[in-house]
Amino acid sequence: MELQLQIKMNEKLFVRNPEQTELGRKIIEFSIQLIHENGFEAFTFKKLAELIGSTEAGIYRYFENKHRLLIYLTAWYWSWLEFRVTFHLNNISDPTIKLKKLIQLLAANVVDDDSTIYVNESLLHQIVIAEGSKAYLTKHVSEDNKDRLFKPYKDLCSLIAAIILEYNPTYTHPRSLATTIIEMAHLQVFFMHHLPSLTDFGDSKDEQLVVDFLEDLVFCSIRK
Amino acid sequence: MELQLQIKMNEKLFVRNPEQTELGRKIIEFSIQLIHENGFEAFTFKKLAELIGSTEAGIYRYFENKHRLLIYLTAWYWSWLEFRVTFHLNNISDPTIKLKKLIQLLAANVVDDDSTIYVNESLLHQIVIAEGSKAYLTKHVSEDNKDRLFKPYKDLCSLIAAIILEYNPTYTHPRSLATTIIEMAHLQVFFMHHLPSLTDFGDSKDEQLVVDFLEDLVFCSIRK
DNA sequence: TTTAAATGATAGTAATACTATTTCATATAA
DNA sequence: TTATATGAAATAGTATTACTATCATTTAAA
Repeated sequence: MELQLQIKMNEKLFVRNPEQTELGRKIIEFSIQLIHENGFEAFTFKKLAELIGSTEAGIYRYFENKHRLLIYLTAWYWSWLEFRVTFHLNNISDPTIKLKKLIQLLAANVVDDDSTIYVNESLLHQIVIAEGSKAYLTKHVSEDNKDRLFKPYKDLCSLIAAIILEYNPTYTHPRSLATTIIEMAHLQVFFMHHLPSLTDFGDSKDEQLVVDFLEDLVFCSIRK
Repeated sequence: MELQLQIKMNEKLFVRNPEQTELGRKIIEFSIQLIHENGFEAFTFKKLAELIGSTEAGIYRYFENKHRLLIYLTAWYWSWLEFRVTFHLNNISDPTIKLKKLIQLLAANVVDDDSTIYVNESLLHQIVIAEGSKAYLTKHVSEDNKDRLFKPYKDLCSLIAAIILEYNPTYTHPRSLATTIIEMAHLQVFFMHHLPSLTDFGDSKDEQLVVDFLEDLVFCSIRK
């Protein structure tokens, strides 16, 4: 069975939908590669254009600027993750198991899953860890938010908050705890790799330790 | 009693020590103002130079580039905060009270404290909330880390971890919990103001609610 | 007072971020 | 079949950014 996963993206994220043309798909595929390699700061449309044999102007036809492209990539990631979470939690009724699986999906390393040819989910996951928060840490968050560019992130947050309330309907901060799980699942992994003394995971580089930490944090907080 | 607080900064953070000259202090004072106003992305040495009546080249004599200046500002902030924490927790023996005061100091709004003339701590606090993580979310974290540029952040993390262990010597993740407190004290405030649906604080814009959330999170996690 | 350090003024470069115009290919309609 | 839209791509440009180099002048320490 071969399925092609298509994620419907907010129209405001792009000038022209990159999924509908060969060039657009190349932009997605190789921007992920380039940003992963050199970081978002060093990433330019010119370098990308050279890599895919197009021109700077060609890429501007798809994305207003590189920041919008970053928002697009992170939005895609959160949508994909929400789908993955929904899929994995399907038919599970015990909220304890749900939360454990969820934390696992958030913090554990992603393997490129071939359900989308031009998106390398593993690289994208690493990009979201290292660059993701730059998507909203700007002077124009509020306008971007009005355009609903962060909806996928919010949807995931709502999903997690709902499971938390399923576990304990009296818990008072389900959304803030949800963002804490999401952000820390990423940040603790980043710290573990680059600033290990800010964590308790030493140089082990084992994502499972982050999972343990988060499970402890979450279940202590929400137990009745 | 009028005291002047002097924070000893890592020599690698600057080319020439900005605290020792009039121009240097102006760079600090007005870079805080400019970054706060327009955000770090829109901030340039040229604009800063114009504002303080100097030249671009003049500023490069103090800081290698604007990213180094950002690291300097955040490092200064963490050092200042560690001092403040140490000061406020002095003579308190009960780790519960210590942790509560600590969370208050981290998440509550800062009032400019006049102990340093050319640093507006209130603005700097807001800069660290919105731009702080850009200091380490780079491709060159590891090299910067080797130069010990993030030591002030780590020191604060150690201090908090120590108090956590004081409260419960058997708690297994004191450092990760410490960074979680620090990061969430900032991020939840940012979300509350700009992406409120990611939190449980609605549009109240009341930092005290973040304090409540963090207290709950921390004490649940570390209770024996 | 001498001497050194700090600053200011000027100029220049390479790269970046973005725009405008033209060219080219293709699809459709007369 | 030919004329005419339409859209993609190439070319060429501009303003700004992020620096570096040089040199004259001011300021301050020895």
